[in-house]
Amino acid sequence: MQAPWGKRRGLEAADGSPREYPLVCHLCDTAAAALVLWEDHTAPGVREWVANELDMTPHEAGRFIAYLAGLHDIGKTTPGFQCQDSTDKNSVDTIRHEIASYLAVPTLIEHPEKPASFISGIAHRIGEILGGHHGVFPPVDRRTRKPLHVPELGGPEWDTARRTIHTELRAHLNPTLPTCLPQPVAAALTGLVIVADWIVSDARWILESQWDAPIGIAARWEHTLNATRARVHQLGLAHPTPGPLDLARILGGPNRSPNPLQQSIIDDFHPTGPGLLTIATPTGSGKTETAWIAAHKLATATDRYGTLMCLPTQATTNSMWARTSATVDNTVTLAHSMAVFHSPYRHYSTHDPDALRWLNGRKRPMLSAHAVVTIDQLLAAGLTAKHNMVRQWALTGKVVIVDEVHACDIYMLTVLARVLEWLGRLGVPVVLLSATLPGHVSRQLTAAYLTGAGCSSPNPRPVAYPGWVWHPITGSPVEPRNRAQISRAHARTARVTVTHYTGPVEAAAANAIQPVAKNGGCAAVVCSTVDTAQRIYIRIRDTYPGMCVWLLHSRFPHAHRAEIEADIVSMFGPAGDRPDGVVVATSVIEQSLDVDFDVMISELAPVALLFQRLGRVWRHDNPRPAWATEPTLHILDRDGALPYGPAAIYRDSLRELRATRAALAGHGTLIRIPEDVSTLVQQVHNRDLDDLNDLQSQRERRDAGLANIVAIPNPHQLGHLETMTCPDVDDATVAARLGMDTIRLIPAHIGIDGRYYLDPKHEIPYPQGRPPHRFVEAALNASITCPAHWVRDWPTNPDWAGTHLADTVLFPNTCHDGLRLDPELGLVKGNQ
DNA sequence: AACAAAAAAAAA
Ligand SMILES: [Fe+3]
Ligand SMILES: [Fe+3]
Repeated sequence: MQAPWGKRRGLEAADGSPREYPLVCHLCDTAAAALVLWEDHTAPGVREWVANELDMTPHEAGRFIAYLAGLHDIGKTTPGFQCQDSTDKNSVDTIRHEIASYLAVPTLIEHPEKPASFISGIAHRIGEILGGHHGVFPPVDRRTRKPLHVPELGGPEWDTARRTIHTELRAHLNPTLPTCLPQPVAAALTGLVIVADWIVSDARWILESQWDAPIGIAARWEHTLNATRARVHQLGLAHPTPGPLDLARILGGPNRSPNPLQQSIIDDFHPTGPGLLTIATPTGSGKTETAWIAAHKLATATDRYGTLMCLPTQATTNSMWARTSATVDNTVTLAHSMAVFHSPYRHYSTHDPDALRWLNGRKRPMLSAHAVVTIDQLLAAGLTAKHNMVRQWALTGKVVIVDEVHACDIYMLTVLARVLEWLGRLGVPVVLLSATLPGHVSRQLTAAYLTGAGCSSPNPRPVAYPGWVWHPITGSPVEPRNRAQISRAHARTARVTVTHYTGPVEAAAANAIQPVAKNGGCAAVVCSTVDTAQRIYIRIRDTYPGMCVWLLHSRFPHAHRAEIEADIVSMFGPAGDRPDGVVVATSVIEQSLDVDFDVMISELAPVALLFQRLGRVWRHDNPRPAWATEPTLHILDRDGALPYGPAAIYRDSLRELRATRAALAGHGTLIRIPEDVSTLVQQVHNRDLDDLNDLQSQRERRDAGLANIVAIPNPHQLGHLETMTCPDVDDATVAARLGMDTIRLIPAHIGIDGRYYLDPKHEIPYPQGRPPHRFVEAALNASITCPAHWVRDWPTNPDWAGTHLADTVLFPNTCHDGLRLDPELGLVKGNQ
């Protein structure tokens, strides 16, 4: 039989005629790449951890992993694959080649263990790893006959051909087969094999580096090892070498001294291995720097020197990326769906184009030792989505930092808890950052990590606010000795009052900002719904004609919203000129804007959110108008039934909404920060999920249940690897977040020539065919996001499939079907 | 009187 071929795509000769790259060459390349990844990409702590799990030395483990990778495409040695374009195509049975690898390998490798059946034992698990090399684990083959007799694998001559390759590989690598191979380790190693395969499947690299190398494994090994090592380093995949903690750089200057929180991490936090550190602190307390200091200690303690920073929004992720890349010498990737449109990152990517072009590919950014990502990227590792094992592998060599944990809803928390179980199991240290965290959430996440790490009866200690708690995987929790000092650093008092209004909320809001209208100063009015914000804005604008009023919500064109936010920060941010006026906004205001108002008016909301908002009152050290004697938040509420807007928005948290009312009434208007914040948040939000059976609890259990359906199994309850990935479910249905779907509207102004234009002046025409990057960027900047069910059956542009404009709809003349884009109000529904 | 904000769905 002729030597089987392995690759053809992209390898055609200059005249276009097909050329074949021998299978044994591709397998040798992959084996070498895996060995290089093991040596240079894998964190030393991970090498040791894997070796322990496999009960081998790290050196043996590396050989074994190279051997695994060297077998991944052995299933291409089948009649169906090798003869796929011959004339008698229909006479041979075909089978996907990764399935063929899964079926053939367990027998091929001659593992000394004698399992009861094909599907039990280490050999089968090794088969599953190889069968999973396209990102989905193979369905377990429960047929009773011997796999050797599966007709798709071909007759004895095919078996011989596979044995020939296997013998050559084994003779060269001389691998030791493991006697234990736990499922979570197998899943992570599958990720490593996949990355090796990706690296050596680049057609240009094959042609430039490998095409003329000798065919035999032994003969080409040295060359290939050197070539793949160069490639791994070129792609930015080398693991960083540890360095000393550069405190001055982290704190932003040699003269900066750490604050009490940071000092307590320096003094009292001494990890000796993996564990979970939970830090609960107000924003603006230097928690990022605190996390970096802690991460450095954790990296040293676990010999894993990568970092992964996860945040809830693209905007905060972008700014965290800027800070991180300025603080870290190594490459830092940015990962979210719109990262390619973040121009500082595009520019940064041109500094090291070889590495970043590769790392910025789909599912790859987290493979960089340092990455800043939306939390969705992390959660995707815990969903039964294709290639989740690549993400799991990417997590192993890092300290994982999750910021703003308090922003997660029940669904996300459930997935996060599952990811934490896995991180515990994989020995990955984790830092959670949060504002006040309800006790039951803190306990749930800690218990998840500890049980994942193998603690049978964890006794988690909830984090005190402000402060931190460290749960090592063995031993008892550790807290800072100087918590009083940390607390004192944030001490202040504030006033939270409740105004009961009758009649329209616009009137109540207009009334509440009277001092600003009369005597100057600045106020923010935070509304529950966009519609309310628009109405209140109009009312205030018309009631006080001389006063400045700004409107901010999420239903402006993307670039317009960015402009408004920039304006507001330039006025009320750290170095703002603080003009007199009122900002009317929705909850966008509490997202990431570092702004400071003299007073704030807010519709009713759960108390944790109210405190987020209160954080924007008297935030910086600014002069105040005479009428503003203390930081104050006025809450607008009705007597009796909950007001319409808040009841609609927080319909799944009505219990917290009512509890907030009661708690504020019981507490009185004086708030001592931080202790009252902690007390009230716990009073309103802390509970156990199962102790009630009202509608809200049922919904919460439903959401948690939905999360458990799309999440991967608990690492300790994992049977066959097939349950890790759902072959029939596409990535869109396995989502990291639940909730109303949103959609982007792209302005489509119709010109006299009948063509579409992005802008009302008809200067930017829609391009023919596939849109260039510049147009896509302009269209996204002009796009307006709204609930998807508002625009059922709106026109779409088929030319945009496969670009970032896929799944958008056209907004004819920005006035269509009851929706209208108002230059002042943003997207308006109905006839306002 | 029908609803904030937030993210995301292509590899060898
Ligand atoms: Fe393959
Ligand atoms: Fe391959």
